[in-house]
Amino acid sequence: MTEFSQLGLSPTTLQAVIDTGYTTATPIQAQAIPVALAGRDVLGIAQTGTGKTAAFTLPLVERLSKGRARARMPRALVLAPTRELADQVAMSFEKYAKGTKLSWVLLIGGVSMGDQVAALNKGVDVLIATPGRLLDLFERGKMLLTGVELMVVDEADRMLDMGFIPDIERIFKLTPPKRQTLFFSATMPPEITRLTTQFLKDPTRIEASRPAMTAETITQYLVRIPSSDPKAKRAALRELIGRADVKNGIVFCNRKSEVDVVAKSLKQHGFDASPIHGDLDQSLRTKTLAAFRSGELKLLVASDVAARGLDIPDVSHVFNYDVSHHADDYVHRIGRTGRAGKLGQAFMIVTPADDKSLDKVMKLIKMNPEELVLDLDWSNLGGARRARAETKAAVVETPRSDVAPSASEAEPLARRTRSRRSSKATAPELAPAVVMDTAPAPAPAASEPAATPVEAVSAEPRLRQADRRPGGRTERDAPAAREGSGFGSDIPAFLRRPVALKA
DNA sequence: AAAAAAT
Repeated sequence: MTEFSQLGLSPTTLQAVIDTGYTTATPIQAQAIPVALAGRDVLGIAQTGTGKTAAFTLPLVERLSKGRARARMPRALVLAPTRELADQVAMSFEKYAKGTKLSWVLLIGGVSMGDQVAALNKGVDVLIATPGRLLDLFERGKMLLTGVELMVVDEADRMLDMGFIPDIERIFKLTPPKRQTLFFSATMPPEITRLTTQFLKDPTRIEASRPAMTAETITQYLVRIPSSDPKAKRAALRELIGRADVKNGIVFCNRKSEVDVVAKSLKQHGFDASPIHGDLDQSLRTKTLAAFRSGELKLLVASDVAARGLDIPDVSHVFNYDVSHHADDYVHRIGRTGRAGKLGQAFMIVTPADDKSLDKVMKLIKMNPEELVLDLDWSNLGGARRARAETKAAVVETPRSDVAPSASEAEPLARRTRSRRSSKATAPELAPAVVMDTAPAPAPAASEPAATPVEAVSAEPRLRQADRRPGGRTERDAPAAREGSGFGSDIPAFLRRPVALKA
């Protein structure tokens, strides 16, 4: 355990840290801060949730606190892949630089340039930017980057995904070679390695253990539904939200259009939900995220713009309305919950069309999430598609005499679906299954069919490979969490009565 | 199959 007081920070900076309530540094902070303070380059292999932002913000504040900004000659530059992440860095800066005279400006697209230009003209120490707006302003001659002493690249691998590498390369070349560089990436694909060998000088490589990937703090559930019809998916989603004790949650969709539709539908059904994605006006994005952060908004319906990096300390649930096409996105999505030592639950709605994506996710997380089966009446939820799904289900199905002895073609699909086992389960036998309470969900005013009892089929939860998370544990992380079934003290109410099932 | 980011 390293205390912040041991890291060589000045009293002013240390006080700012103490004021935020932190005393113990995370591993990446403990390792990176002294190196960065010594003026050396840092190559940090770390994901969000490791305390990465403070790991570069604190040395930045410290190293810049002596000296002053000149007009259009910023002294430091922080690059982030999305506007929201840049804003998050700015918030961190606001906290840690408050005892100093340092100034900073957020340079992101989607907002007017006026204030940004005014700040640059006046002279600002730190630019916190997304690459597009930074280069735009640069090309307009609004600043020079020759005075940059320190440059931070955050979430480099995501920048790669987004096609930003040429921009980053260009920005590197606009800054003086003698600058200090703090470079962070969750993974090190070849392109990123190339960039670091080209632009970092003898960097100290620091690897933070992966944060809660499929961690002990996140309980994952999988919900198979027989239809890919959006109506069925939305009904399933409402059912889940209604039954889980959601304090606040993020619903992830794969498409922006789907985000809009789902958010609208949830609202119509009386849920407190708002959409966020890249096609929405930036002021709305900012407002929505702020409302979610403050607890004012309960459900954030999001595209993958919110999948990575967003640090909202207390998200109780993540719902994957769609299975991510890229498995690592799934990991990032569920990583929005179970943060800061809290427990979280992640649900994934899986339709027959999602087999391939699900495969990839399961391979990556190396575990089988608990499988829940919603006993909704699918007959009104999918029309023609339902017929197809039913045929398919009938083929895959393994009848189980102990549960559904009379399973037959004549029975409603929902009933037979119960006996389906997790197709990817490598578990030789299924652990005791769990049947949900028969109490119906608090049904919001809805036109779509009311819920019928819900049942869960549970595969042995295998969470032991989970990495340990840094940081303390709090309320939601009850010690009882990993006893018995592996659920926390917050076992979903619908997951209680155990019933033995055989594979 | 998509999303993100400059306009």
